[in-house]
Amino acid sequence: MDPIITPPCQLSPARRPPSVFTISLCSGFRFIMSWLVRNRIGDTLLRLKPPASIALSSALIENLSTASERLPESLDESSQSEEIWNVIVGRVGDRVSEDEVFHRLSNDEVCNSVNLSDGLVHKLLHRFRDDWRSALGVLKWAESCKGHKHSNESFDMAVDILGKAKKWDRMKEFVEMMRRDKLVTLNTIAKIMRRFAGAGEWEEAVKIFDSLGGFGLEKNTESMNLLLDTLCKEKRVEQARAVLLELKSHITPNAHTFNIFIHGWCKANRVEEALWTIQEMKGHGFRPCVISYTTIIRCYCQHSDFIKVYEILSEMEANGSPPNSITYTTIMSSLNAQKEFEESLRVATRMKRSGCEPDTLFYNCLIHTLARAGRLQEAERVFRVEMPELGVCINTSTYNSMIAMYCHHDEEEKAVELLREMESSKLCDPDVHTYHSLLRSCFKRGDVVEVGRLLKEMVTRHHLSLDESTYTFLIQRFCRANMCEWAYSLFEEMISQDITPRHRTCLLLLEEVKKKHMNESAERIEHIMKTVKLSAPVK
DNA sequence: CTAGGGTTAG
Repeated sequence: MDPIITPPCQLSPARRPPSVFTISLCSGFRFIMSWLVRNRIGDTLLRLKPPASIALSSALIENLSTASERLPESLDESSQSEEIWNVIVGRVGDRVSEDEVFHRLSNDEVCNSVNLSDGLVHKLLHRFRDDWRSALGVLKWAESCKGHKHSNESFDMAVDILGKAKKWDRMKEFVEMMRRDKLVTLNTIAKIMRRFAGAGEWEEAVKIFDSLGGFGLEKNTESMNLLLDTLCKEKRVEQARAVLLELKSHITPNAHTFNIFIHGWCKANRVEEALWTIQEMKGHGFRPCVISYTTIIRCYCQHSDFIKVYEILSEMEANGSPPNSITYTTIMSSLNAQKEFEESLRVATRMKRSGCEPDTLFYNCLIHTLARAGRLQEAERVFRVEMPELGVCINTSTYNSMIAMYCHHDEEEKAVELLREMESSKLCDPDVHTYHSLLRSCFKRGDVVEVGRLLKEMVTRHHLSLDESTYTFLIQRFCRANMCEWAYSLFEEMISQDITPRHRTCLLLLEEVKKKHMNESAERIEHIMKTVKLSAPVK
């Protein structure tokens, strides 16, 4: 019945088939691919609407990973709660009205036998964060379930989802209902403000602040800072300044206030004003802190003005607001972006000498640096010895850095070994980045079968959904490998999930598809390019 | 309500 959910599979290294592109050219593969294209897997998927996490077509994966084996039962972690999740998400369907969602859920036996926890409601709202109709329908249904009382966070999430969709009237209506029930907190206000400002409606954000009293909330330093921070993060530092001047006589700024402005000026690329704010801060009797200086350092880093960076660093070390792990990590990341790995390592040494306590993000950066500097053994030592000894926890990114390092240096077995270690240690789960590195190295070796196997395990075992960058990457690589049928089916799938492709991706695919005289596909791509607003590459 | 990752090539 449900062709999407297939048991995960794994291949023992001994059974690995010959890794060559020629496999893709077997007539069987050709046949399957043309079938996939004919049947528009994307559209089929849209109708089936599985949870987003398992959206990649099972047919595609199944056929990509022909040489796979079944996993032992113990590794199949499909639990009861997961089944319930699948039922609910399946019942919600696809972008029907709020009331329709409510009715579907209310009339479903399984759904009504569920013991709703706050956690499940949160997960559901998160799942439908881009689909406000379904989100509100789910919320309404949850409310009607006996014994369930919404947490504040659930309400706030709903407000945030409506704001994200720019459904301002619905949002205001919803907030009004919350106001009547005295459910509006500063957290709710934060969501409203950030959504307004994010959509360029910063005047509305200011208005909400003005009306705080009506929600039973106070206009104080805390709520003012929230407004100022919102404006600054949206590059409206001038407006923030105007607001501060107006409020100054009623509300006193604190150290946070000044740091918010330092950040705001830096974001607007106006270091002079940021430095001037440091003086102003002193004038108000606040000592600039690590955060103040680190913000400025980051700004100089972005300008590659390392002379100034080291100047401030020395100043900090001398004048009693010593740099911390964040300060050093900021500098190192910036040097890494410039490929100055050796210099970056000197910063790490300087940090250790200063006695500053390293944290996870620092080590992640250090491992990345060592990897890029080609010092694999040192990276291994940091990962295996130094971090555990100092009790610094290892997270997904730490593993990702190590895995990326092995992949980059063609040590595929070690990379996969670490992936398995992640799975068994249960300390952290792999994410899309983990698979990104692994997939890249498969393409590099020309092992498309392994690509299929990894994709399958990614969606079935770890419930990861392909994001924009993964789709873009896969399409690009399949095109380059002269396998644009696969690229095209992924493209269709991407569209069906409302993920907008980049202009460049469309162009590349179009060119490849034309080369192969896939006229229907070419037309469809051209049509999509005309109708969909294409996103520009991220920087 | 104040500061920090990762992909990108032959």
